[in-house]
Order: sequence, then structure tokens, then C-alpha cells
Amino acid sequence: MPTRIATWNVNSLRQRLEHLKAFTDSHQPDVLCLQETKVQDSEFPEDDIKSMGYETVLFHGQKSYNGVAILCRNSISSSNRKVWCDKDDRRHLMVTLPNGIQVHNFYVPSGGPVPDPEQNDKFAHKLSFLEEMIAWAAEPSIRKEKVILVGDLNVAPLETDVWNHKKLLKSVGHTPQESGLMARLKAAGDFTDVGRHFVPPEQPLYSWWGYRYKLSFAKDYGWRLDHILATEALRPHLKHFEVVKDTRSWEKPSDHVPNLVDLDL
DNA sequence: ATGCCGTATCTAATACGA
Repeated sequence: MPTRIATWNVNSLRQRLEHLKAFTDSHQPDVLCLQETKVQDSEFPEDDIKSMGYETVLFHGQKSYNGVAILCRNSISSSNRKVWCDKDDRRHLMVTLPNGIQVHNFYVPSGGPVPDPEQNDKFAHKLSFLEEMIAWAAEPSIRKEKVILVGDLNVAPLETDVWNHKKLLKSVGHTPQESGLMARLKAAGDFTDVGRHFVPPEQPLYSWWGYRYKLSFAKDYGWRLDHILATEALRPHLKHFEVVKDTRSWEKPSDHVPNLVDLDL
């Protein structure tokens, strides 16, 4: 039996419980990493999630913004979290599975509207966050181990990761500066970009369609902001990858859709 | 025209997303 690991920015967990139930029933991930849970830990709907078949439910959230969770079908060996950019803003959580795989769940800052760190503190924060991830990924305890990094990284690095490359080059999430940081992250951890391992870069691949323009999904004006990266030790074990695009057509959807990978371990 | 929405919060107007 392969191990199935999925990631989904749900844009409010409590608003998306029905969708979560439908997705877990249909796709049966063994490990599901969530971002933008937007719920403080004391309000986390732990019983609802356990009734979906998840024995181990870890969460690290706050009121209104950010927040991450990891749902595991079975037991785990350990879990941890790390503070990034000296901010206690609930953007990371990790578990070590009994088979030794580390699963790291990230919600990278979106970066605000203007791609200039001098004018926009949120963009400066995003750049610092990605720099910290690069330094972390280069540590032997990550690079040399069996590590899966997933989450909403808020960068669409390749030309075919956005619906209009030329038009969006100066938009936060697709600037050359951010794409360069993603390339450095990949190199630092010796990571395989799992999405692009299975879907060649010639082919458009998206995981997010904005709410603001009502026809964004109908017209396929998408971005690939959600990612799965796997270290070299796991590369031979990658068996299947999927973007579960149909969740975006459900009633009152998240603006992001799930990505999942199967590993034969 | 991703300027047009969705979610959360001190339930009213604002912050935030990317």
C-alpha cells in the first residue's frame, strides 16, 4: 500500500469541513497538510476531523489569519514546529512518520501588493521567509534525509505555472526574484519538484484561481502556488501525483485545490 | 478589469488574501 500525502489551503477550516469530508472520503490521504485554517487551537474542530478517520490531529493556529494543521490516518513518531522570521504567526508544522519520513507543512507569506521590499513590509517578510527556508533546507538533517516539504508557498516559479507569464511578471508571486528564490530552495534541499516530475513544464499546471474575478476558474486564469517537494532519498519512491481540480467547482470553494503524492514505502 | 470576491472580526467597516 502506498503512502498518500496531500496538501490543501482550505481558506478557513470551519467553513470547509464539508469539503474536507468529501475530499478525504474520495481520495483517502494518509497525511493531509492544511494551511490557512484561520482558527485558534481552542476552537479547532478536532472531533469533526477525528470522525473523518484521522487518529493523529496536530494544529497550530491563531484567530483570523494563517494557521496550519496536519491530519494523520495513523500514529506518528514525533511532531515539531519552528518559528520563522522571529514571528509567532503559525506558518509551519511538521511530523515524523513511523517509516522515518519527515513531512513539513508551510504557509509562506503572500507578500502584499507591491513587489518591492523597500515599499512593502509584507514583500520583505516573504523574501526573508524564503531565505530562511533556503538556509534550513541546506542543513544535512533536511537535505540528506527523507523529507517531504508541502504547502502554499505563494510562488508560481515557472512560465507555465501562471495563466499569462508576460502579463504577470511584475505581480507578487511570479516575479523573477521570487522564482529565483524557489530555484535556490529546490537546489538547497536537493528537492524534486513533484508536480513537475509528473507534469512536464511545457504543460500549464495550476492550484489556485482567485475569487476577485468571478470567471477566473471558468477561464482557467490559474496559478501554481501550492507545491510538493521531495528530497533525493525519496525520489525513487514517487509513484503518482494529482491536482484535485474539481474541488474548485464545488459550492463555496477554497480558492486553492488539493495536491497529492503517492510514495511506495 | 485578479479594480468585480470570500473570510474573519468588537455585526460594521476594515484587514487580508496574491
